[in-house]
Amino acid sequence: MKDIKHFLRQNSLRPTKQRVIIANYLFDGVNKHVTAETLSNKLLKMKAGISLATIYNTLHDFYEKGLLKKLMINSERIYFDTNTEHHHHFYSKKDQKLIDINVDMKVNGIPKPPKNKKINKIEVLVHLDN
Amino acid sequence: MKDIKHFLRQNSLRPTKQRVIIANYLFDGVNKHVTAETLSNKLLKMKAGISLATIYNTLHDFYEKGLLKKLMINSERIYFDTNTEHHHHFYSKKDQKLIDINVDMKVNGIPKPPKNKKINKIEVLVHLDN
DNA sequence: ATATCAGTTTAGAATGATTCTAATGTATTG
DNA sequence: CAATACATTAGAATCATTCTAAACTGATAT
Repeated sequence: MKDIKHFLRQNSLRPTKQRVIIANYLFDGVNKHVTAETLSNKLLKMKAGISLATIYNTLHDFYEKGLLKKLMINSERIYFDTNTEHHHHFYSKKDQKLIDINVDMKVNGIPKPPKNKKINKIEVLVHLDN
Repeated sequence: MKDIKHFLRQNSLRPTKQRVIIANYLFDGVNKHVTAETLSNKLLKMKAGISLATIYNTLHDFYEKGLLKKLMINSERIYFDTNTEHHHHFYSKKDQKLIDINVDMKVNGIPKPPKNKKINKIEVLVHLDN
């Protein structure tokens, strides 16, 4: 991504040093799945010196602006996905790793939702192992 | 369920007072989705006087024996499902409520899993709202 | 029955991810 | 460049869950 500062401003986010570093990493064109922890590790390697609190704040700020998707895969941590298009996932518990499924999948036979409720979105998680 | 003690023994679980109470509630024939918290509240109402630690232990013991399914729906708590058959769910975030989908659903168009991995199970979560 | 002992329960401490607090720093606006 | 609204931060707080280790109880052998 070329002009991260402009990109952040477009999304009503002040382009602070920390946000620029994080956005540059997250939105480099390669879709990623990160947790606060994995992002923190990556930033440590880059010697970015960004506090954990800011990492959490930034992930949530980006999420609020629709730049990230939140994935509830397991109860140990929250995953954020830079691919905000509707899509599904493979998940390997063993490797604690998510893989995007970017092809169209159809779910047939969904029953009627309960009264006064409507379907918001359908999430398919394909569990892998070995 | 008629003979809970026998049922527990069959599953290599000692039928302690606490387990009998919890199993009687969980396996009464009506499928349930519980968290440690909702189960604790229910037991408090019954004045069962079972400690939180035991509730956690028991849920895990039952899970280990395959009597419960674990559902990873959100990162705030772990859901246990008394329906251990393969099935899917509606989920209303607003109501923090899960509803079983017991009809057969087919997911078409699943791509090949990565090398050396095979598909273990497919989980469909239908998010509701309003 | 009763003693024995492995398996259970429990209160309270520990853990670990996340959120909060409130003090300090910084981007933006005029 | 001064004012101020918004951000960052270290460390404390929170909350679900797990751990600890002491007290208890169901099963088994006598």
